[in-house]
Amino acid sequence: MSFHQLLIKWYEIHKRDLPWRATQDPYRIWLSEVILQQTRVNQGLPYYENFVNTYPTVYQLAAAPQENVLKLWQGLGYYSRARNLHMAAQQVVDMGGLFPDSYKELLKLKGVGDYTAAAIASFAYKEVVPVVDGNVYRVLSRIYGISTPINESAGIKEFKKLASQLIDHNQPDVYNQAIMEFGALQCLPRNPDCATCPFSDDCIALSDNRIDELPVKIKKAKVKNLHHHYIVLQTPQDNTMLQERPQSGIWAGLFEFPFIESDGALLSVEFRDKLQQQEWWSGFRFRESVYNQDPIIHKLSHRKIHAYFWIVEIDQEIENGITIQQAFQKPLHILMHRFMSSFWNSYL
DNA sequence: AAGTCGGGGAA
DNA sequence: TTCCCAGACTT
Repeated sequence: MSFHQLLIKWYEIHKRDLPWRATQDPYRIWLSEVILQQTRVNQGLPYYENFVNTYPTVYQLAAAPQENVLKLWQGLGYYSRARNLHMAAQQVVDMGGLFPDSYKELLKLKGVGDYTAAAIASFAYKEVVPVVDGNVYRVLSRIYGISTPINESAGIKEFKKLASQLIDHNQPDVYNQAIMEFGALQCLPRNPDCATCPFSDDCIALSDNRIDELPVKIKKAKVKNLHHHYIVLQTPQDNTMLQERPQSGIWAGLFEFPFIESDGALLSVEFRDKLQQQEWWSGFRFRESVYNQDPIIHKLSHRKIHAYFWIVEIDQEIENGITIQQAFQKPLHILMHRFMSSFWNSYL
């Protein structure tokens, strides 16, 4: 049997019942693919349901305020995906609401790169174009014993070429689903189930005992330490203050308390001094107390954030104050959401 | 070609 | 702890 025949045979037996596999609607397929970028199926599933229910068509998504879209995306990470999703919806509406129907045209949508364009083109239109995601790199590198690094241009080209040779021209959609499902369920990153694998007779990594070495990935990222001293403002009427993060960079467009950045922990006197230097600070009388003496560590791919929350009580109301209930309505990153939940659930 | 962008699950 | 997930964008 050929590669794709073995693969699809395995798939028909083991495939999961996933909602985006039950539709041909390019809008829903696109939604699922963007949500699933760098995200596990189980984590993305509830978000997919929420988006489909809240925005059944691309028109409703396009018309929504960005803040609402970010709120729905809250907790999923990589928030530029949400903002690009929103922009792409508006692109589609500008094109008359008709989804691009080819790999080449799909690539023009914001947030749609090589993988996602191939996925939509094959799933919705049966275009013969292979998906190459993390699963595909792993499966092919092992079965074919390829040790070219998958995160350098040479490797990306090599795997894409191989994938385009292996794809089933009669059912590219099923083939693409199958190879990813195979990577997700059988050919796992660690402890793959080689004993029951249909490719165990052909797999070069298995015969060479190199399962644990493939695929090869060059690691580069260095983690940078940041120290955030969040200012939890409290007015006499229990209002507080949030600010929106810039539209680029980490947590773009999300809301959080204003904060002071430093090189490490701060003494109260140092915090008070820096607080009064904030441009928005207008000579309030206040008293402060640090909520957590030891920093709360929040780790991201390239950042390690040491967070301190300082409760700052002032004796007057502020112009841009919001209630605690309103604060919870804003799109928040997980660090904020966790603090607010624990702090205000015990405080209220 | 390298850096940036989250959060969670699994071992 | 470490790795990696249905990657894309910016510089």
